[in-house]
Amino acid sequence: MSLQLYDTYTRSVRVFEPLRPPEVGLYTCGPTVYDYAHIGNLRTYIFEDILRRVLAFDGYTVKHVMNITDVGHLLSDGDMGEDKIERSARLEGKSAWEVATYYTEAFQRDIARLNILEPTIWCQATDHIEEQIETVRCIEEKGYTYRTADGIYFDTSRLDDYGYLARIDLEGLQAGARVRLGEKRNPTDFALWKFSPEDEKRQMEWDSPWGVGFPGWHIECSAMSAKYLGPYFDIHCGGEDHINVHHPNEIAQTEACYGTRLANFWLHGYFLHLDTGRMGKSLGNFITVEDLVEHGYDPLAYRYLCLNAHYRSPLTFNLETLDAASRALDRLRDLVYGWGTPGEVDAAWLARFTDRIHDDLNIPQALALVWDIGKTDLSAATKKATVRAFDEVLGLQLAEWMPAVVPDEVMELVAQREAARDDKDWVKADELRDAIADAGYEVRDTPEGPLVRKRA
RNA sequence: GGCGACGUAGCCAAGUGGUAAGGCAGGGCUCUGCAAAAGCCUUAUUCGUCGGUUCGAUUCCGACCGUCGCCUCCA
Repeated sequence: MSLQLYDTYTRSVRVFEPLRPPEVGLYTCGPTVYDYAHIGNLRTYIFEDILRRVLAFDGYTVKHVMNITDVGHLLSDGDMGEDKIERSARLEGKSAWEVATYYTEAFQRDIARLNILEPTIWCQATDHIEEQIETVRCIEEKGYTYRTADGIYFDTSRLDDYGYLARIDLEGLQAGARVRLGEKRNPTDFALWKFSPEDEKRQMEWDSPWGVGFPGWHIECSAMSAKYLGPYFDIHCGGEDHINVHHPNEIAQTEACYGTRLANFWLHGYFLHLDTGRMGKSLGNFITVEDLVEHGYDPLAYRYLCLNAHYRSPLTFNLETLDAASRALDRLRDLVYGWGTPGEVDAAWLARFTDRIHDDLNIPQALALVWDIGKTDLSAATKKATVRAFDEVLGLQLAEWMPAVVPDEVMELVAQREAARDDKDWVKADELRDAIADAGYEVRDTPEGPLVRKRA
């Protein structure tokens, strides 16, 4: 089976063919760096990482571009409200630039801890102001813009198929109570360029043909993806929340300027839910990677948890599921470690694995194969090599994992205990096991002798 | 008000028009000085409820109940 992916644009599973093989252009909407990323955000980046690894597994050269939104994301009320970055700067007593740098670095640290591959190209919105102005100018020249008191807006009524990605029903939207028009001509119109408020000096603002201000949130993706991947490329990803607003707007901009629908495939990752509902930065109920580490969890246990569910299904998070994932990962690592030196990959098992990841990234089933192959009577060397190949996609570092080095003083206790056991001095042997446990290790007696492991 | 998703064992979660992956937890056995770990076995006659289509539905259709998301910044 060749790679098939669910495309939100067509609402169907389609065979993936690169536009310009062997290269695949992949654009993934990145973070807005006004706060730490939470593990819900990171679920989407894990999904995108899996996608990227599958493409690489298939032999494609992936050119992966991720933006860093460091300006222009407003707090509320559509195109009104305070800029999130500037707000954090005010609250934290830092400059907007310092805030952006700080949270960008935190994000990069977090994805590294989850073994998410870095994009080929990082691009920051504030490094591409010129490109964004050019894109707005292009849209303006084609006649899709109008000016209001606070900015340059995109007139979505000029596009016949505006919102096709979301199957937006304009009449339905207008019937809704939550839409506020202001000076906008249509509820779906959005800002391309915002003017700085007259009564305050923004930290982040630039000159433009329309006046001093800053770019609207959506324009950076159209401008930067065109710069690095061209106006029509293979795959564009984001969270499910982007299906309704952000991505239709990106498509509208690119369609107006270049006449393309931006990307051949549109993939969206679904949310992580708490028992009480979604996790949101603005809801204040979020958990970070740092929180997990502080509670003694390996970040990869969270990655394992995410791999257990399909990317297009909501995933429920709570401590019980995290503990289950953590335990499963520990067992798996120990199991794979015990297989020793890798031999030859088993072609039949690799083919089964490939079919599953090709089936719209059915990672839960692919992961189940790791457990299944472990129960076969294939040689340990074959299992090890095959699982190592699987892990190119799973990214759980199964084959790399090594037990923690046991300190000499603990090994000394183990030796003393062995001596006591030889003497059948069970009382002393049990005391020594307690001492080993106090040191943070556990000893397992096997036919081959004692095995020492750091206690979980 | 509009659009959409989901509801599968104690928990997380795959999946299929022909009778339910995997993990965690639980139970049993083996092993063991005792343990721990591990291995083996086991755990849903059943997939929210009620109808319909069908030889047959958890899987398709409809209604209903429930949970949730988006429509406003949002992964």
